[in-house]
Amino acid sequence: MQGRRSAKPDTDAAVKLTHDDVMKASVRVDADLRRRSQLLWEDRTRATRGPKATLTPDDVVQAAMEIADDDGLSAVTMQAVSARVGFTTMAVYRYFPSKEALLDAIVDAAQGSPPSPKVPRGDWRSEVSRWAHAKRDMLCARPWLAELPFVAAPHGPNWLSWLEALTDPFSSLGLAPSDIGQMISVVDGYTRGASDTSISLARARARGMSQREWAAAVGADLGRAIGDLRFPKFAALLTAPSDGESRTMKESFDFGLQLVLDGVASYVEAQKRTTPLARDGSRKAR
Amino acid sequence: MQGRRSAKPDTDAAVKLTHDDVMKASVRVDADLRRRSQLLWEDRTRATRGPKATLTPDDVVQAAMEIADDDGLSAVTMQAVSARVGFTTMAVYRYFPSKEALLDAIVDAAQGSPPSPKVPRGDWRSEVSRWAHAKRDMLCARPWLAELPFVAAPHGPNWLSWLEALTDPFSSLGLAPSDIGQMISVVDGYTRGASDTSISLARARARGMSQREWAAAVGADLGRAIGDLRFPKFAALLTAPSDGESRTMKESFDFGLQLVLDGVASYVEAQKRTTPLARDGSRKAR
DNA sequence: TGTATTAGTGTACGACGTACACGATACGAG
DNA sequence: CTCGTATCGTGTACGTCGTACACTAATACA
Repeated sequence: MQGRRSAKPDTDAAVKLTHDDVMKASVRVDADLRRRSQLLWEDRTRATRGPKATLTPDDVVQAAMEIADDDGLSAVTMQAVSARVGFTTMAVYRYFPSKEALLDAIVDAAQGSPPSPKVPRGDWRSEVSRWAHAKRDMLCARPWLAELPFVAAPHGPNWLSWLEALTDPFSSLGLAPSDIGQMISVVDGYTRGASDTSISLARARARGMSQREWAAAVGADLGRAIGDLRFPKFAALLTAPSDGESRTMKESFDFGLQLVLDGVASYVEAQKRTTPLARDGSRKAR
Repeated sequence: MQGRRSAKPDTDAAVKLTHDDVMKASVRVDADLRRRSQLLWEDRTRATRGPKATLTPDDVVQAAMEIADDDGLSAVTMQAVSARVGFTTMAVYRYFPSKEALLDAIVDAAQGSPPSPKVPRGDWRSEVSRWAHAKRDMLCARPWLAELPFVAAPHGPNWLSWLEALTDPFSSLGLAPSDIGQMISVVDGYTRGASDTSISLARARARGMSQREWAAAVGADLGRAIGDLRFPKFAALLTAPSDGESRTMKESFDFGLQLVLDGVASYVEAQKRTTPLARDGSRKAR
């Protein structure tokens, strides 16, 4: 039935990539990746010699994002981008050496900035909630982002900004560094994964489908479980009488988020108890 | 800096898509989507009239998956697939009306079957853990799956099988149907989201990169935070002295999973306490 | 025995990414 | 001031991709 091929061993040996490894990172990075990454960070200082460029790389990125917002990611072609900025196709290559590099830049730019912390800094839990909701909103606002394997793309400044904003509320709880990394990946993991259905809806919306139509399409697929002997439990779920309780997608996301944060909180509390001199202890959340 | 465009309202009105909506789903589904979905489910009964087909649709899907496994998703072209099965390019169109439809089939096939429950059925928590790890393994074994927006694709039988397998351990805990749906989406959301870095590694691996090289590339990007005033907390994380504690990626995934399940468990317990006779739907969300 | 239907082929076309050569432009060294 | 040189944008061209369409050969039913 399904492929029995390959199944890469996935040895899953200890990948630390924390601390030490990061420091010696500059050694052996693939030249192409390094170049792509550089394009996201380097200063883009104006050239000295030839004619002055009429555009900035940002203008190009901007145009490309507008196209993606309007007509989806597949509409982002080099020809469309160049037409939008008013030049020949090949002109774009003066700003980005390849479409891939342009997409890297788009991915980073599209993420925008994370929410800045509230003026009277809330407790860690409410700050993390704000972060998660903001990230979900960002992903839904640009559903085409999900069509790019953007965890794999080079990480630009905006990407790091989001990480920084999530690190912040965890950094004064007295957790070990590796535990902070854990908390970050739990929250970020849930946030990205649990946003997917909303993103799917947002994408359908962007293609002109109404919310009702989308629900009908998804429902039609899920509904195939009903009456199919292979999916008894799930079918039972679908056919169960609706119990007044029905959440919007946002509420549903938040519900799950609070469960996750319950788990996080109990770990944080346990750590505090284990390491009583928590440097900055303080209020207990929730 | 970044786009201020569009920002689709994301009204987020109550999307139920549970129960009632699913039932009346057959009404208004986009013709194209319906066709694509049908191709995943219909019986593919042999035709009566013309010459007999030398292949089955499954053969084609198989060939395409092998190509993806070997050389990545971008190597899956209609020409490559047809060459692999030994026919002209256009012959593939006798089995799938478009590349998109073929990809739908690939996405479903690639997911394979979920793990069957242990012979002496474990408690819900260990069953759910098994499910999550299996799903992560599946995603890592075929990292190119993540390059397709596969939440958006039509849902085929394998997709439903995974859902069924996750529904099962939750279905005898006395939870309200809508709550079961919640638990499913929490666990599945975390699982998919938290698998992303491992998937990224797996993809790099498939492209011939060593684990060390991948870590170096990622580390090089993250390392830019060090010394950059915009990312103080995150940089502190990176430069913190390594505290013996270092987890493999699998361990790290499991650590987060257990936190999530702690949250889930506490909700389940609370519900049990609220509704001692575990039959009936209950309320009390959040 | 036709006759309608289907499997695979061959050709062709438009869209796409991008290599390459060219002329126009503008700064800096003589 | 002038000329060399690095750069910006253009024009053209090529290879690859998805797929429409017309054709042939094979098959089963009327």
